[in-house]
Amino acid sequence: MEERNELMCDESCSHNEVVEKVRADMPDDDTLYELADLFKMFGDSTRMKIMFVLMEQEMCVCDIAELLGISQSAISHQLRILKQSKLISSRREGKNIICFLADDHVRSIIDQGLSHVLE
Amino acid sequence: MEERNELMCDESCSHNEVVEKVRADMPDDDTLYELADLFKMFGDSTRMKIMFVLMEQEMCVCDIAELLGISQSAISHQLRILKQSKLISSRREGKNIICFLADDHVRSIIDQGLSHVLE
DNA sequence: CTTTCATGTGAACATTTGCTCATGTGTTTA
DNA sequence: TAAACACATGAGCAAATGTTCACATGAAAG
Repeated sequence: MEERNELMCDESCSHNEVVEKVRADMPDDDTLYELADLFKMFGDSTRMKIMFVLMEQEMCVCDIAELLGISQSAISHQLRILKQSKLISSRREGKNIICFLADDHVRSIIDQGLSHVLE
Repeated sequence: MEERNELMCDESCSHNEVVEKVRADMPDDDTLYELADLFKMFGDSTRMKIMFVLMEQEMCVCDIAELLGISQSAISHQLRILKQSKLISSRREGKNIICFLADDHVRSIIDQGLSHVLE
Protein backbone atom coordinates (compact mmCIF):
# COMPACT_ATOMS: atom_id res chain seq x y z
CA MET A 1 0.00 0.00 0.00
CA GLU A 2 2.26 2.79 1.27
CA GLU A 3 0.35 5.54 -0.53
CA ARG A 4 2.51 8.62 -0.30
CA ASN A 5 1.40 12.22 -0.69
CA GLU A 6 3.55 14.18 -3.12
CA LEU A 7 3.65 17.04 -0.64
CA MET A 8 5.39 14.96 2.01
CA CYS A 9 9.08 15.20 2.50
CA ASP A 10 11.29 12.11 2.63
CA GLU A 11 11.23 9.53 5.39
CA SER A 12 13.52 11.63 7.53
CA CYS A 13 10.62 13.15 9.45
CA SER A 14 8.26 11.49 11.83
CA HIS A 15 5.43 10.98 9.36
CA ASN A 16 2.75 8.41 9.35
CA GLU A 17 3.06 7.33 12.95
CA VAL A 18 2.96 10.67 14.71
CA VAL A 19 1.26 12.68 11.99
CA GLU A 20 -1.71 10.36 12.00
CA LYS A 21 -1.99 10.51 15.76
CA VAL A 22 -1.96 14.29 15.79
CA ARG A 23 -4.48 14.42 12.98
CA ALA A 24 -6.80 12.18 14.97
CA ASP A 25 -6.52 14.42 18.02
CA MET A 26 -7.38 17.60 16.11
CA PRO A 27 -10.82 19.13 16.61
CA ASP A 28 -13.01 19.07 13.53
CA ASP A 29 -12.72 21.87 11.01
CA ASP A 30 -15.90 23.61 12.12
CA THR A 31 -14.60 23.94 15.65
CA LEU A 32 -11.30 25.31 14.41
CA TYR A 33 -13.03 27.93 12.29
CA GLU A 34 -15.25 28.88 15.22
CA LEU A 35 -12.18 29.22 17.37
CA ALA A 36 -10.41 31.44 14.85
CA ASP A 37 -13.54 33.55 14.44
CA LEU A 38 -13.76 33.98 18.19
CA PHE A 39 -10.18 35.22 18.47
CA LYS A 40 -10.71 37.44 15.43
CA MET A 41 -13.06 39.48 17.61
CA PHE A 42 -10.15 40.27 19.94
CA GLY A 43 -7.79 40.95 17.06
CA ASP A 44 -8.92 44.47 16.27
CA SER A 45 -7.90 47.32 18.53
CA THR A 46 -11.26 49.06 18.35
CA ARG A 47 -13.14 45.94 19.41
CA MET A 48 -10.45 45.24 22.00
CA LYS A 49 -10.94 48.70 23.48
CA ILE A 50 -14.71 48.35 23.52
CA MET A 51 -14.51 45.06 25.39
CA PHE A 52 -11.94 46.45 27.78
CA VAL A 53 -14.23 49.32 28.64
CA LEU A 54 -17.20 47.02 29.13
CA MET A 55 -15.11 44.79 31.40
CA GLU A 56 -15.12 47.64 33.89
CA GLN A 57 -18.46 49.26 33.31
CA GLU A 58 -21.56 48.82 31.20
CA MET A 59 -22.00 51.92 29.11
CA CYS A 60 -24.13 53.55 26.41
CA VAL A 61 -22.90 53.75 22.84
CA CYS A 62 -22.13 57.45 22.75
CA ASP A 63 -20.12 57.26 25.97
CA ILE A 64 -18.03 54.44 24.54
CA ALA A 65 -17.40 56.52 21.44
CA GLU A 66 -16.53 59.59 23.45
CA LEU A 67 -14.28 57.71 25.86
CA LEU A 68 -12.34 56.03 23.07
CA GLY A 69 -12.28 59.00 20.73
CA ILE A 70 -13.73 56.93 17.91
CA SER A 71 -16.68 57.94 15.74
CA GLN A 72 -20.10 56.75 16.85
CA SER A 73 -20.62 55.08 13.49
CA ALA A 74 -17.42 53.08 13.72
CA ILE A 75 -18.35 51.97 17.23
CA SER A 76 -21.81 50.99 16.08
CA HIS A 77 -20.45 48.86 13.25
CA GLN A 78 -18.10 47.05 15.62
CA LEU A 79 -20.81 46.59 18.24
CA ARG A 80 -22.90 44.88 15.60
CA ILE A 81 -20.11 42.40 14.94
CA LEU A 82 -19.54 41.80 18.64
CA LYS A 83 -23.23 41.19 19.20
CA GLN A 84 -23.35 38.71 16.35
CA SER A 85 -20.56 36.84 18.09
CA LYS A 86 -22.61 36.85 21.31
CA LEU A 87 -19.79 38.55 23.16
CA ILE A 88 -21.78 41.61 24.14
CA SER A 89 -25.47 42.35 24.63
CA SER A 90 -27.45 45.52 25.06
CA ARG A 91 -30.65 46.86 26.51
CA ARG A 92 -32.50 50.08 25.94
CA GLU A 93 -32.76 52.69 28.68
CA GLY A 94 -34.74 55.65 27.46
CA LYS A 95 -32.95 57.13 24.50
CA ASN A 96 -29.79 55.18 25.10
CA ILE A 97 -28.60 51.68 24.36
CA ILE A 98 -26.60 50.28 27.24
CA CYS A 99 -23.97 47.72 26.22
CA PHE A 100 -22.47 45.07 28.46
CA LEU A 101 -20.42 41.91 28.22
CA ALA A 102 -22.56 38.88 27.46
CA ASP A 103 -19.99 36.30 28.33
CA ASP A 104 -17.61 35.76 31.22
CA HIS A 105 -15.12 34.09 28.93
CA VAL A 106 -14.31 37.53 27.55
CA ARG A 107 -12.66 38.49 30.80
CA SER A 108 -10.61 35.35 31.10
CA ILE A 109 -9.50 35.45 27.47
CA ILE A 110 -8.43 39.07 27.68
CA ASP A 111 -6.73 38.50 31.03
CA GLN A 112 -4.83 35.57 29.59
CA GLY A 113 -3.66 37.65 26.65
CA LEU A 114 -2.78 40.55 28.88
CA SER A 115 -0.61 38.43 31.12
CA HIS A 116 1.29 37.39 28.01
CA VAL A 117 1.76 40.92 26.70
CA LEU A 118 2.93 42.15 30.10
CA GLU A 119 5.56 39.39 30.09
CA MET B 1 -14.97 74.85 32.94
CA GLU B 2 -17.38 72.07 32.02
CA GLU B 3 -15.79 71.53 28.63
CA ARG B 4 -18.12 69.21 26.78
CA ASN B 5 -17.24 67.11 23.79
CA GLU B 6 -19.71 67.46 20.92
CA LEU B 7 -19.69 63.70 20.52
CA MET B 8 -21.15 63.17 23.97
CA CYS B 9 -24.82 62.55 24.40
CA ASP B 10 -26.86 64.52 26.92
CA GLU B 11 -26.47 64.28 30.67
CA SER B 12 -28.70 61.23 30.78
CA CYS B 13 -25.74 58.86 30.74
CA SER B 14 -23.13 58.32 33.39
CA HIS B 15 -20.50 60.58 31.85
CA ASN B 16 -17.74 62.42 33.54
CA GLU B 17 -17.77 60.54 36.80
CA VAL B 18 -17.64 56.98 35.56
CA VAL B 19 -16.17 57.65 32.12
CA GLU B 20 -13.14 59.32 33.64
CA LYS B 21 -12.62 56.48 36.08
CA VAL B 22 -12.76 53.87 33.32
CA ARG B 23 -10.43 55.91 31.14
CA ALA B 24 -7.93 56.05 33.97
CA ASP B 25 -8.06 52.28 34.43
CA MET B 26 -7.44 51.53 30.74
CA PRO B 27 -4.02 50.23 29.72
CA ASP B 28 -2.06 52.59 27.51
CA ASP B 29 -2.65 52.48 23.77
CA ASP B 30 0.57 50.59 23.02
CA THR B 31 -0.48 47.75 25.31
CA LEU B 32 -3.90 47.60 23.71
CA TYR B 33 -2.40 47.40 20.22
CA GLU B 34 -0.01 44.69 21.35
CA LEU B 35 -2.93 42.81 22.81
CA ALA B 36 -4.96 43.06 19.61
CA ASP B 37 -1.93 41.99 17.57
CA LEU B 38 -1.46 38.98 19.81
CA PHE B 39 -5.03 37.83 19.37
CA LYS B 40 -4.79 38.52 15.64
CA MET B 41 -2.36 35.61 15.49
CA PHE B 42 -5.12 33.29 16.73
CA GLY B 43 -7.70 34.83 14.44
CA ASP B 44 -6.74 33.01 11.26
CA SER B 45 -7.68 29.38 10.80
CA THR B 46 -4.39 28.42 9.18
CA ARG B 47 -2.36 29.84 12.04
CA MET B 48 -4.83 28.36 14.51
CA LYS B 49 -4.34 24.93 12.96
CA ILE B 50 -0.57 25.27 12.98
CA MET B 51 -0.52 26.14 16.66
CA PHE B 52 -2.95 23.38 17.46
CA VAL B 53 -0.69 20.86 15.81
CA LEU B 54 2.36 22.17 17.60
CA MET B 55 0.53 22.00 20.92
CA GLU B 56 0.65 18.23 20.56
CA GLN B 57 3.87 17.64 18.73
CA GLU B 58 6.82 19.59 17.39
CA MET B 59 7.02 18.99 13.67
CA CYS B 60 8.90 19.89 10.49
CA VAL B 61 7.40 22.33 7.99
CA CYS B 62 6.52 19.82 5.32
CA ASP B 63 4.76 17.55 7.78
CA ILE B 64 2.67 20.45 9.01
CA ALA B 65 1.76 21.25 5.42
CA GLU B 66 0.92 17.65 4.62
CA LEU B 67 -1.08 17.12 7.80
CA LEU B 68 -3.15 20.24 7.27
CA GLY B 69 -3.47 19.89 3.50
CA ILE B 70 -2.16 23.41 2.96
CA SER B 71 0.62 24.39 0.55
CA GLN B 72 4.13 24.52 1.91
CA SER B 73 4.43 28.14 0.79
CA ALA B 74 1.31 29.21 2.63
CA ILE B 75 2.51 27.45 5.78
CA SER B 76 5.90 29.07 5.47
CA HIS B 77 4.40 32.53 5.18
CA GLN B 78 2.29 31.98 8.28
CA LEU B 79 5.19 30.49 10.20
CA ARG B 80 7.13 33.66 9.50
CA ILE B 81 4.38 35.75 11.04
CA LEU B 82 4.10 33.45 14.05
CA LYS B 83 7.85 33.59 14.60
CA GLN B 84 7.82 37.37 14.45
CA SER B 85 5.21 37.30 17.19
CA LYS B 86 7.47 35.03 19.25
CA LEU B 87 4.76 32.42 19.48
CA ILE B 88 6.75 29.69 17.78
CA SER B 89 10.43 28.94 17.32
CA SER B 90 12.36 26.51 15.16
CA ARG B 91 15.61 24.64 14.95
CA ARG B 92 17.31 22.94 12.05
CA GLU B 93 17.70 19.17 11.99
CA GLY B 94 19.45 18.07 8.86
CA LYS B 95 17.40 19.15 5.90
CA ASN B 96 14.38 19.92 8.01
CA ILE B 97 13.25 22.82 10.14
CA ILE B 98 11.51 21.62 13.27
CA CYS B 99 8.91 24.02 14.61
CA PHE B 100 7.65 24.19 18.17
CA LEU B 101 5.66 26.45 20.46
CA ALA B 102 7.83 29.14 21.97
CA ASP B 103 5.41 30.21 24.63
CA ASP B 104 3.27 28.42 27.17
CA HIS B 105 0.67 31.16 26.99
CA VAL B 106 -0.33 29.76 23.61
CA ARG B 107 -1.77 26.69 25.26
CA SER B 108 -3.70 28.57 27.89
CA ILE B 109 -5.06 31.10 25.42
CA ILE B 110 -6.25 28.42 23.02
CA ASP B 111 -7.68 26.33 25.84
CA GLN B 112 -9.56 29.34 27.13
CA GLY B 113 -11.01 30.00 23.68
CA LEU B 114 -11.82 26.36 23.16
CA SER B 115 -13.75 26.11 26.38
CA HIS B 116 -15.82 29.03 25.16
CA VAL B 117 -16.51 27.53 21.74
CA LEU B 118 -17.46 24.19 23.24
CA GLU B 119 -19.96 25.99 25.48
C1' DC C 1 -47.59 64.96 15.39
C1' DT C 2 -43.27 67.01 14.74
C1' DT C 3 -38.71 67.54 16.22
C1' DT C 4 -34.73 66.05 18.48
C1' DC C 5 -31.54 62.92 20.10
C1' DA C 6 -29.16 58.28 20.23
C1' DT C 7 -28.17 54.75 17.42
C1' DG C 8 -28.24 51.61 13.19
C1' DT C 9 -26.93 50.79 8.45
C1' DG C 10 -25.69 50.73 3.37
C1' DA C 11 -22.39 52.28 -0.08
C1' DA C 12 -17.94 53.60 -1.27
C1' DC C 13 -13.20 53.52 -0.42
C1' DA C 14 -8.55 52.54 1.18
C1' DT C 15 -5.90 48.92 3.67
C1' DT C 16 -4.76 44.79 5.12
C1' DT C 17 -4.45 40.06 4.57
C1' DG C 18 -3.61 35.33 2.89
C1' DC C 19 -2.87 32.79 -0.97
C1' DT C 20 -0.40 31.24 -5.44
C1' DC C 21 3.41 31.17 -8.44
C1' DA C 22 8.04 31.55 -9.47
C1' DT C 23 12.33 31.65 -7.80
C1' DG C 24 16.05 32.08 -4.19
C1' DT C 25 18.77 30.02 -0.26
C1' DG C 26 20.93 26.58 2.31
C1' DT C 27 21.81 21.59 3.34
C1' DT C 28 22.53 17.00 2.14
C1' DT C 29 23.55 13.32 -1.03
C1' DA C 30 25.30 11.22 -5.24
C1' DT D 1 30.83 19.71 -7.75
C1' DA D 2 26.24 18.92 -9.18
C1' DA D 3 21.75 17.51 -8.26
C1' DA D 4 17.96 16.91 -5.08
C1' DC D 5 15.50 18.27 -1.27
C1' DA D 6 13.38 21.33 2.50
C1' DC D 7 12.24 25.67 3.22
C1' DA D 8 12.05 30.96 2.55
C1' DT D 9 10.57 34.90 0.11
C1' DG D 10 9.05 38.58 -3.18
C1' DA D 11 5.52 39.98 -6.51
C1' DG D 12 0.95 39.91 -7.79
C1' DC D 13 -3.81 39.30 -6.93
C1' DA D 14 -8.39 38.51 -4.95
C1' DA D 15 -10.95 38.65 -0.87
C1' DA D 16 -11.84 40.38 3.61
C1' DT D 17 -11.80 44.24 6.75
C1' DG D 18 -12.48 48.86 9.03
C1' DT D 19 -13.57 53.51 8.41
C1' DT D 20 -16.16 57.58 6.76
C1' DC D 21 -20.21 59.72 4.97
C1' DA D 22 -24.92 60.17 4.25
C1' DC D 23 -29.06 58.82 5.59
C1' DA D 24 -32.63 55.62 7.95
C1' DT D 25 -34.90 54.26 12.27
C1' DG D 26 -37.03 54.57 16.60
C1' DA D 27 -37.94 56.39 21.18
C1' DA D 28 -38.72 60.70 23.74
C1' DA D 29 -39.80 65.49 24.41
C1' DG D 30 -42.24 69.39 23.18
